[in-house]
Amino acid sequence: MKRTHHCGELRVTDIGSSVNLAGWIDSVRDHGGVLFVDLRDREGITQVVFNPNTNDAISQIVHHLKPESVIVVAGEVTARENDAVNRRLATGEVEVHLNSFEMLNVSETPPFPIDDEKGDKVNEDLRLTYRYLDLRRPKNLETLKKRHRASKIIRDYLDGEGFLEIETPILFKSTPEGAREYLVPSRVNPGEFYALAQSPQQYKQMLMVAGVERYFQLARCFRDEDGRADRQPEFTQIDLEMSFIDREDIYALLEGMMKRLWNEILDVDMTTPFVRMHYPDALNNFGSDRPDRRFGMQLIDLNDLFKDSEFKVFNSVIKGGGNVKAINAKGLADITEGELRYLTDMAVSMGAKGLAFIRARQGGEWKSPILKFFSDEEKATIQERLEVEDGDIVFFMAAEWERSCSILGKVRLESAELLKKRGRLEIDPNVWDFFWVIEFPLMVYDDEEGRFVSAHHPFTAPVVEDAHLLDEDPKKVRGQHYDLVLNGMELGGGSIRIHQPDLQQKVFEEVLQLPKDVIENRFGYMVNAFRYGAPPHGGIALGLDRIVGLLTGSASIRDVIAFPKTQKGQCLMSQSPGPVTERQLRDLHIQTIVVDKK
RNA sequence: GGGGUAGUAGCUCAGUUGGUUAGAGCGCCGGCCUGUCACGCCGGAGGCCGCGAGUUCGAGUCUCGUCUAUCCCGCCA
Repeated sequence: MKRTHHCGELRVTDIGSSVNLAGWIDSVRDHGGVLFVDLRDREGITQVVFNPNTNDAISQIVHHLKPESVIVVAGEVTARENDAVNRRLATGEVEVHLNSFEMLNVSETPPFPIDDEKGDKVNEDLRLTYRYLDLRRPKNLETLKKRHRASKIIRDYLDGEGFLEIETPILFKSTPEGAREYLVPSRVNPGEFYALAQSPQQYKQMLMVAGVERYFQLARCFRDEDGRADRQPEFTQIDLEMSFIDREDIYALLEGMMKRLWNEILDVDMTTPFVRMHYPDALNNFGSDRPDRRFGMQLIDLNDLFKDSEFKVFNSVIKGGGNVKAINAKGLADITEGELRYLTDMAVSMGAKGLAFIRARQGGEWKSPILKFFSDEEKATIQERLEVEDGDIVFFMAAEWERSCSILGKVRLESAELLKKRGRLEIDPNVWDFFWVIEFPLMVYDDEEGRFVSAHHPFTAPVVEDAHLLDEDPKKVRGQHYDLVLNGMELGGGSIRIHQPDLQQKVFEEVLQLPKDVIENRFGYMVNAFRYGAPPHGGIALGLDRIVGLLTGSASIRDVIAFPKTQKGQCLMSQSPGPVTERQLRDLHIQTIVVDKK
């Protein structure tokens, strides 16, 4: 008995026809003489009416139907009486009166409710252990469908723009400059290892040298770093690269892609081009390279005010080349001791000496341990610049510029969370604040390494007019790098690449000060390739999981990945990773040592 | 590597100041019921209170450790 329709399909126009439906028993309502089964498949639910008394064979089992069992039914589409119509169901004006049915598979009682509302509350580790049941919930199947649609829109869009979809190797070699990698031992090359690709970066640049001109891939990437709500050990990037272009071409291409995605999936019409924000401004005003601009509370500079202040903690930092900034967490004066301690601990863990604050109580009274150090003029200026009103709390941060910004930026985000919890800050879920962050420094000085390291990666081209500074003052060189940010989340980033072999060699050798043999070993083939007519090129990589997460309103990208891993990188369903046999290890020339934690 | 939160019935949770036999709703099992769609009614079963120590006459409750999940910092060229 094959299905003729799916469970979301039947309408009043089908009344009178004989149909077969197949699916899972969503629920059973047994009234003794009549029995209703909601039959569910991936497209929807249809009510099937059983009359146990009409058939002895059916009546035997019909009172013991187990939810989630798989059945196929044959019956007739019938109109529902007026008061029996279910408006909440797409098929709610009709029902199928059963003629016969076949039990295809009896289900055990599931370990948790297969139900959108109740299922949402179930512990995630249990749902991940039984992910095949969790995915049955309509909401999760809908997410998978949306992800499919997003991928298809992206493919169609890039195809229309002349891109070729090309697969690059996942088994690559180790490039220890970047993220920690998953290593794969080579059986036929004893003692040597592949690394799973963190990104197709080097291969896609080689495709440009090869003359592909426009490449893209929905690329699986692997990073052995600790998890977060928006990070998984394996994830998917929309990876693309183009030849003979500049930054503006990338902006326009990506703006078109985002516009189409948001339009076709959410029916939202977005304005392009997106705003471009300079990295120093992002950090200075929001304390982040991916600011959430959907609420205020910007960072305010107070250097001029405190440079000659009585308050030594502030003026000494300024005299030492540092920076004093503040934010006004509007309406958060009733912060609890516990919350304040949490903010302070967080600031300290990020390198702050402490977290100074002033509470503005009702009636214009200010409370703060540091208030006694401030002159009346200083208080007045603070009040004016930070627009302090009763019920506000102002946080101060004195540290070296970058640090003071980023710590206060984190305090800003946490304060926003506390305000949301109190119902005093609401962010419109329909706001989509896309923008580019540009003008990043090409490299930053790494105190631990004692040398410059690439801010993003060593293939990023310097801004043309800054190139001469590479020798004199590398930290002043801006890179032709760009990040796409949406609602405080980094969707992805890219750059115009270096395509001149000499410049690339110079960056490796003189600026990053990598040893010659390391350069030769890791990047020799790239520099060499650039000697054979490498076109100017650039590209970008975007997190597909994050994009789908935003399109579906998911709290974590785990929700938009069919089989995600836990924070420790495990798949609870298949129990991976797991041990291997001695024989396998021998074949791979691997010995393991279990180190006792103590 | 560090900080926070959580772990009690299959699921979601309650459990007071440490005190008798650890509760509820849903689910499950049995029975009744011909128009439900969170069906209804009657009855029943179901507990290593994450695990291990400790304090105590007595621990779900207090202390320490540990495991798991999660959020964050570090990390993520």
